Amino acid sequence: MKRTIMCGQLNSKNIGETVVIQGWVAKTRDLGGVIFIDVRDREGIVQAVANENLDKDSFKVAESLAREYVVQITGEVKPRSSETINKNIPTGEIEVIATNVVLLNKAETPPFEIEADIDTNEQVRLKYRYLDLRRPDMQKNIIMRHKIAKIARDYFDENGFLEIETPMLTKSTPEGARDYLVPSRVNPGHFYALPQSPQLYKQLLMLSGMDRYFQIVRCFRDEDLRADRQPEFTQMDLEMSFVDQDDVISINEGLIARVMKEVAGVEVKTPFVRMPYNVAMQKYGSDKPDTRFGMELVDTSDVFLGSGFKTFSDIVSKVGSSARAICVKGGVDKLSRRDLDALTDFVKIYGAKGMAWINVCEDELKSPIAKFLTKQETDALLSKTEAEVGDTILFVADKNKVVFDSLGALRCELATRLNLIDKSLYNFLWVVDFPLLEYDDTEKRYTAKHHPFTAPNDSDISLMETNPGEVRAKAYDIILNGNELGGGSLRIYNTELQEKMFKLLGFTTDEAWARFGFLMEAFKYGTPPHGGMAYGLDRFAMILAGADSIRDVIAFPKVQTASEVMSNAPNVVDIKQLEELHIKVVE
RNA sequence: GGCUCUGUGGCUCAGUUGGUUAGAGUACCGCCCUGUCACGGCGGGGGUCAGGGGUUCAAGUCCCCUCAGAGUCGCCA
Repeated sequence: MKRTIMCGQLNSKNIGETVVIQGWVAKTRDLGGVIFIDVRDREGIVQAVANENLDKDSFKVAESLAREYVVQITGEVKPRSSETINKNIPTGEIEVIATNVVLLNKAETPPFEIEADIDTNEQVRLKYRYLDLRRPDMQKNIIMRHKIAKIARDYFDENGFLEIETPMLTKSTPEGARDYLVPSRVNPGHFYALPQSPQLYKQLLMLSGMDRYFQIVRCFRDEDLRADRQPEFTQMDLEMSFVDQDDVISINEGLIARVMKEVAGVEVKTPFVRMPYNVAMQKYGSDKPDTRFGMELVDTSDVFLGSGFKTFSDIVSKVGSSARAICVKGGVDKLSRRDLDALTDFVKIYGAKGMAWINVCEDELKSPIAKFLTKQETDALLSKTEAEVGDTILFVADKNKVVFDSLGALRCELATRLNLIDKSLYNFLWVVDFPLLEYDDTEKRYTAKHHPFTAPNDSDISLMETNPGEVRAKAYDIILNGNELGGGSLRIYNTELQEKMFKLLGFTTDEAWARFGFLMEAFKYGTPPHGGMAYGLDRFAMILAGADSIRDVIAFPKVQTASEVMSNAPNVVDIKQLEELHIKVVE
């Protein structure tokens, strides 16, 4: 007998039908003469009933059932009497009166309950990930992830994109993240790199005339993990020919609107806000601002400049440094002295030396720094920060990077602590006009903010020679609730400009050609203007699932040491394997 | 590489200023029970207190090291 329907699909429309269900025993309630068996599959749970109607052999089987046994139950779908309807489950109006019960497989008692919302340690869940994935909330996440990918494929297909696979064994390019390397057996001493992204291949596909490309593709970066970073992760990657920034943005807004509607049931308004990078930094201290709450940064440098508060006035007199503030509404009551000390420790994580604060009380300002400031100066601070009685103003003064990093993070930390975030909001926005380059103090050279193939703004090209740090790029990131969902750019499509870019990054012509010669060579053969973008599918799924970690939307994720606790990868391999790969073992 | 947190039956936790035989809930096992859905009743088994070392008359508890996991800074073009 074959399965006729999934457990979770049964409802009152099936009343009177004889059905065959197959699944796992979620729970049994054995009352002696009648046994209730909750049978679970991917779609849900339904109650089967073994009672006097059942033949003796089947009843014996029913009595022997335990959690997670695999069963097949044949029976008639019957309505429950009104007093036994279970409103807690979707199938609660009906039950399957068993006429045959078959045990397909026994099971050990699982190490944790196979149900939603368990608080079992993640380490244990990951060790038995195959059981964790049997839990309804994990199944929901994985199904939702599938839906996002499915919608993307449909959407891209409808809009003329071709899904094209690019190689997994590629050439290592030391710019950017650390590569995962794969030794070549056939070429002793040579290594492939697993792709950090299909960047160069998709650009070459544009040159090939594929016009529009997309791929849902695994990417690899050998860097430390975070709650939202795994060493292997999935990009929804796309590239388009003969487009400008508006074209790329609008096609992606269409995709996002569709995903939000069909997966989250949320109508998002397009077009999304576009915020220049500089504005994002000034107002939010971040290039991925969370705009679900206020507490924007305010520049108070001019007030402190020349003031009696030497610590700050010295700092703000330096170029590239500033004193900025955020105003916490009602902070006087909400933040204790102990909280302020904790927040000071918090900003120190980001390199700040300390944090100054002013409590705006009814008749006076309570603050360790007020005594160094004139009335005129404190009035200016209050008016700039729009502080009112009861508010607390928090200040950090340092190099701009430290000020932005610490206050940007502090703003988010306070929003979480003080519960200021409306969780029902989905605030999408584009951050645009990124700088093309940023200066790396340790390497004493410019590095690409986005990547070396990103095109500079036409009007800024002349600055490349004179003031590289000021050059803006045709790059854009899509931000959702303070998370970088994805990003992209228009690309450089002529060899001379690409060479110029590499030069700025400190490559000699020879070095550039050694690494990226195939690309620059290709560019000579008629490259269309093109650009594209890539999303972190895991992050998108994480946010829509309401999860705190991308591990919750990845079937078999890795832990912080980049290992996999279920299979114990990575592992030590046979010396023979290493020898074949020409890798010498040093004892 | 740095900082912070966590580790006690299968799971989730309690365990006081160091002081009898380390407890609870749940899960598990046995018996009973014909309308339960957190079923119920009676009975039962289960602990290298992450590992190692130290202090002490005495360590789950204090100290040191190691291991494992989480968050985060650096890092992530």
